[in-house]
Amino acid sequence: MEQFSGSDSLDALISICPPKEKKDEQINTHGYSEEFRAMLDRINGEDLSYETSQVLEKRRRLSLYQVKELERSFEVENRLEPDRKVNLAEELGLQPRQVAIWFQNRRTRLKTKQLQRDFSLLKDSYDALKLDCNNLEQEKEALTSTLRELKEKLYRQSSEGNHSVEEESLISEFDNNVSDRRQTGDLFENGEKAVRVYSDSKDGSSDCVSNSLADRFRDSESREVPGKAYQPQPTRMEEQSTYCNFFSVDQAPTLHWYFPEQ
DNA sequence: TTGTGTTTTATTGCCTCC
DNA sequence: GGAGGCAATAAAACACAA
Repeated sequence: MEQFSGSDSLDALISICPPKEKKDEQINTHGYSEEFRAMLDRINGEDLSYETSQVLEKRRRLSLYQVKELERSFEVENRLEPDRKVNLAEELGLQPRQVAIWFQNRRTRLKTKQLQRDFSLLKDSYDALKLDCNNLEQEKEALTSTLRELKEKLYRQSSEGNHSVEEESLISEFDNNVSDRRQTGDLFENGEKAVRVYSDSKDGSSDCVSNSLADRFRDSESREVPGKAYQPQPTRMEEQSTYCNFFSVDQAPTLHWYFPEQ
């Protein structure tokens, strides 16, 4: 509980002995019991005619002028030094305790508003991130679907034992697909930061997925493995269940399903 | 007029600082 | 231990729709 002294003592006493709890006692013309009034007399030891008439009034809202002045003072400094409190109280015809309470409540309102603003900013940020995440999920699904189709075609063609010309066709189909999506902003719309794929070329340079894949195809053409026909393993690709696993910068794709001998 | 929700003023209890 | 701050809460005052 706050401790009170001097002119605050009467307010404090009122709070300790609220009039409503004296309903069953003899009530005087001010609405308070004789016992309660006598107690006030004993404590203050002086004429209470003015002070009690102020205190015993019903709660009133502060006037427009009082609120404006308090607001003005609050803007300068939202903490009250004792001297400033007394001066403000005298200036506005209030009890120093009323000024202190007003500042306390005002700080509470300020804090509440600030929290609401912070919450709003965080919510906006969350919504934007969620949207980005959804877009990336859609990109992932589209790319996975494209990849699956290409794998199926490749598997069919390799089963027929003739893949040199068709491979080139598939590479350009894949490249066109990626290129179209890039041009329409459907792919890499976040500046490629989230979907870059590093090639495992010897010089360590990075490249986008289309070029890397094309290089791999071209490498595979020049590669000669005597007595060993190329055997893709399409089912292993499904193990790359998440977008991040497949396209993140932290883990370059191994493409081991293309090159099982790797 | 009245019920209901919101705002403002004030109290209470706990905590920290000096 | 006193002074003052804060969170939670009460209660009066006010706004407003039905």
